[in-house]
Amino acid sequence: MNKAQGAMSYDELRGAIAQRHRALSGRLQQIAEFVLDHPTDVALGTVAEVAQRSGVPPSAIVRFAHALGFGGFTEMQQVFRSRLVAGVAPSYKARLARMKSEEKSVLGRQPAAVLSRFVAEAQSSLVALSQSVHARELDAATAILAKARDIYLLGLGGSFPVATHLAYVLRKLGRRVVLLDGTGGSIHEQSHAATGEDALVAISFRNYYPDTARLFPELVARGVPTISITDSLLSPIVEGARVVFEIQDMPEPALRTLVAPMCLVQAMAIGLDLAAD
Amino acid sequence: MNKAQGAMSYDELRGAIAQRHRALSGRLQQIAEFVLDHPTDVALGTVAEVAQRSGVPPSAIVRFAHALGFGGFTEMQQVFRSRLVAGVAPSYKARLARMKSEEKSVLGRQPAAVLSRFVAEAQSSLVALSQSVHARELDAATAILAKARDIYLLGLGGSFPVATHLAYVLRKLGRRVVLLDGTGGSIHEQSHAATGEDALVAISFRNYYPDTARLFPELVARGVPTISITDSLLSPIVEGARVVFEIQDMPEPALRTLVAPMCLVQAMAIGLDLAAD
DNA sequence: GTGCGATTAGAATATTCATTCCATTTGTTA
DNA sequence: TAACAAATGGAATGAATATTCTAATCGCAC
Repeated sequence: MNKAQGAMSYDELRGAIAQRHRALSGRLQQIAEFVLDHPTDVALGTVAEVAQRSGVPPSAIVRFAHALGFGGFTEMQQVFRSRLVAGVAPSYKARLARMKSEEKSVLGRQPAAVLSRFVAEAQSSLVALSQSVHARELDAATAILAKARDIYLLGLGGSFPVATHLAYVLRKLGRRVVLLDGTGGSIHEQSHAATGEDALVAISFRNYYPDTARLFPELVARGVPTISITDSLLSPIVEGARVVFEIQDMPEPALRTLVAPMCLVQAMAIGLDLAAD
Repeated sequence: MNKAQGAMSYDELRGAIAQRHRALSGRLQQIAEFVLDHPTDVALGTVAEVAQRSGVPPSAIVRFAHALGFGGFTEMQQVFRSRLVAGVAPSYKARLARMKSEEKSVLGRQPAAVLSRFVAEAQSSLVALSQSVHARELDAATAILAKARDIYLLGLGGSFPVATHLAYVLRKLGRRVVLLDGTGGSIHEQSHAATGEDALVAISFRNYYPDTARLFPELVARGVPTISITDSLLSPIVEGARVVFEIQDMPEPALRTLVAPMCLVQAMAIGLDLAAD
């Protein structure tokens, strides 16, 4: 048995659970994972409720509390409740303090200030995204993808993360995807099999990656229906595209968070899946 | 008796109490004042406790709940508890409610609605990110990266886009980066040269990619200073890490937008660059 | 002051709850 | 394979809880 856990903060409890996790038995590990993921449920629920939601018998919950050094579930629950209580009142205070420290950060150079700057920027880019994308374009895009045999993804350089993410999601949804990444040589060869039966999603922002600009018109000329995600109507992947999503105000390459295009491709993929039923 | 108060928000309840205050009897007015002043006590206490603290008999508390149209104290307490839940996770409740209401409706299946849903979710994940990441962790992370000769990036499966993005930004800033992608065979070989002079950034979310879970402890054991970005303290890349960024409430793999981790790695990279001057 | 309706307090009750206990299963060592 | 220890699930138990009921009290009109 462990030492008594008299008064413990929620964060301390989290640490203690994480530390002992591997030493716990199977059932108890399962409970540990649940309570870390659903602290609110533990704070407000009864033993029976927590047990049901985590898929274990009630007695296991009590044993878990014992294993952590508590006298019982009720005692452990107090710690989870303290988190809720702390969340209401001092949040204002904490938020204000955080704001102040950020303002004071002389140059805005401290990592924390940098983060909040990117968060703020990402927020506004999301707002811009939802305003600039219209239902008609999304419908057209999902229609193209729905008819495609294979979906080719072209996004190199700074856009590569967006392409890989779209590839991942589409594959999870059971679509056939060819990610043009140039591994092992030419992306020309990777895209050689693309036809009008397939579809292409091209993603490119300034400065437009040369290979993208070169390959895109080839595929378009071969009759592959194309969806483009870019930051300007003058970009090299606009001409010939069936659908163009223009995401404006993309910061310079090293500073862009890719938040907006990530969201957009996600919505395209899920929208495609939901519409397919 | 008053009309039934089915589902009521805390603010609505406050308004209702204030409005009826003068129409209530003496004892009930006393209780009304107490509950408005001590909503947390009502949310977490028992009837007996609330009764004692407000200086009335328990039955009066129940009568008060009845007078407000609730079936009993327990029912009224739910409203006070909702306030606590809302306080700790500002957007969580709204997100769930929204998801549920939209999921069934025909509108929710249209691509445009899907997009706005993801945008909303991304927004809330950004708020959660800026609240959960502390300056101390960011400082420690940038310090590790600043001292590193080579920076190794480990992020496979669904986390791969995050790793590629971080690789891109760091390289733009002139850092030496090794992206462990397993191309052409074993990632073991790719990471073979890593030593204590280098650094590792590991990114992994549920379900944790097996190769990540396997490689991570090896690198840690070899003394490579490590920064982990994950969604639970129980994830396989937590133990042994110098710095852990925990990003909570990550949706299931196919639905996550990766917005929060993308922002975080961006801030790490830029913060590193600014601090290096 | 008297009578009547509304209000109240406290005891009684029925329910819900956390906890404990034990038989069974699971995993391990010999 | 056998024997043992650890862990587990579910029923039993006793405590705690919300609610109801009833007798007493209060406020008020007459």
